[in-house]
Amino acid sequence: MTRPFNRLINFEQEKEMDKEKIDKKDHILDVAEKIFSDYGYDGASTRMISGEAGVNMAMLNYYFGSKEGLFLAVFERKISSFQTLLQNIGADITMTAWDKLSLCIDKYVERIIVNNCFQKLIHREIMKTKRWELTDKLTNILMVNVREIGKILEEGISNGTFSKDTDKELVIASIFGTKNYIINTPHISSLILGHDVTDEKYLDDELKPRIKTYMKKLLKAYLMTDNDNTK
Amino acid sequence: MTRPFNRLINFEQEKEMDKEKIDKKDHILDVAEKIFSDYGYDGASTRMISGEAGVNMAMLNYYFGSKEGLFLAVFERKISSFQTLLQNIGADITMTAWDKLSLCIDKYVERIIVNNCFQKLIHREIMKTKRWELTDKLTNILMVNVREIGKILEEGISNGTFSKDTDKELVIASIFGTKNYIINTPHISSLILGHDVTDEKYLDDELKPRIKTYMKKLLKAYLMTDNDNTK
DNA sequence: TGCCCTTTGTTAATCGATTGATTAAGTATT
DNA sequence: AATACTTAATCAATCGATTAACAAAGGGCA
Repeated sequence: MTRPFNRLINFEQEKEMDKEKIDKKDHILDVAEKIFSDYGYDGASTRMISGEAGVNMAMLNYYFGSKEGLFLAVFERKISSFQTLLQNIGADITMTAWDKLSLCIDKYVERIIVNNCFQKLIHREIMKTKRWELTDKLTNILMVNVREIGKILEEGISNGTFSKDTDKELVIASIFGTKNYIINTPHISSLILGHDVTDEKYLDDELKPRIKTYMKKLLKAYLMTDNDNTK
Repeated sequence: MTRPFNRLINFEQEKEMDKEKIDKKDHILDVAEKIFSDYGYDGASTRMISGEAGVNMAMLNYYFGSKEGLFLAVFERKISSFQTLLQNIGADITMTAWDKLSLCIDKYVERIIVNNCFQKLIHREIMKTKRWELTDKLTNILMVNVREIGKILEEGISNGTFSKDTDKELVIASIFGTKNYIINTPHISSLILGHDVTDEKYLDDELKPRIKTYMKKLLKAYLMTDNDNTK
């Protein structure tokens, strides 16, 4: 009955805890994030998670209240650091719109591939047409980044850096869509690219810089070309 | 014990059946496709499907053997018409590579948005990292289209129509990724576009032509621009 | 036609397994 | 002693699947 939900926001108590316990909770969240992204929310069972984490099943309810609470906790841990990433770039008045966009792509490719299974986790659940309370929460998380890119595009269009007839919304779809396609459907993209995209060495050494270069070329060609001619 | 699996390939028997029975099976598949794409394979229950279809739960096992059999049957129905769509375009020797690509995009945008929930169904299940027997089947379905686009790109690159330093594989990721992003995450894309992307009238009248125009502009700018300069 | 019988279609009831969640009893720490 | 943590056992609910009983529809034969 007395469950320590408050410990998430009770700093004094948190300081008094030994590191082992903190790491244990974090370990559960790590495992949960992995399992959820591999099997989906419905496909993953609490027994699966507790078994993989090496803890008793009741611990999940003790710590997080419920399966849904655990699912939420996985997100809560990430959201904070997620929100401010691109905002600082957008607010920088010393950079041109193109430089901002270029930097956003760099940061985004870096970050998104690090948080690989977290991204899959989000998109898998947000694909559901039937809403539950979490859908809006996930939507809002992703929309922060969307709006940040949108503002940069607007800035570039209004000051003439980018083409006047840019389809801003669909450019956003291409930026996030291209990345999602590579990361979220590894079976497909591995076949396309001829390498295992889940291989970290290949990701860091080859694929990440390749995506960065490609995305910049693609966007530069589209945004900075006068293409109001035919078709 | 005697279940009519053979009836799927027994044409003489099929002809003898009255339309009501055929429509009933088809109706179950329609409902299953919808429910599976809304809730995912694990999130959808056989009771949900049978209830929505207005049939007894045992009918699903009678017709399709199991839940997985029903899931497979949903695909079997679509695969046949799926494979030959783009192949005819690629084989046409009277068209330039760009015209082929342009036509593929038109056809693809048309088709993919018609088979809306079927596409979501595929991608939701193919996102799972853990394989089951169906994963390879789904992968092969999608790779047919991927390879067809790939061949067209190769043709254009080799004959100089497209830029020599085109990143062919990532162009494919952009084509399919952009489309998937809009269709598979309707909550997000509806917010981005300011309209409900599940509204068929908006889709037909505005979004589909808009996507076609955008994709062609984007690809034309990238593929047909000498961009081997800086960065 | 009328009767028997196999096949096909359909239903309600129920199966064992697994789900998320809870309990009661315990240990450990302060 | 009080609080925080951990366990095994068990809960009701739901899962996919199966069963047995029955209805309907011919097919073969007289």
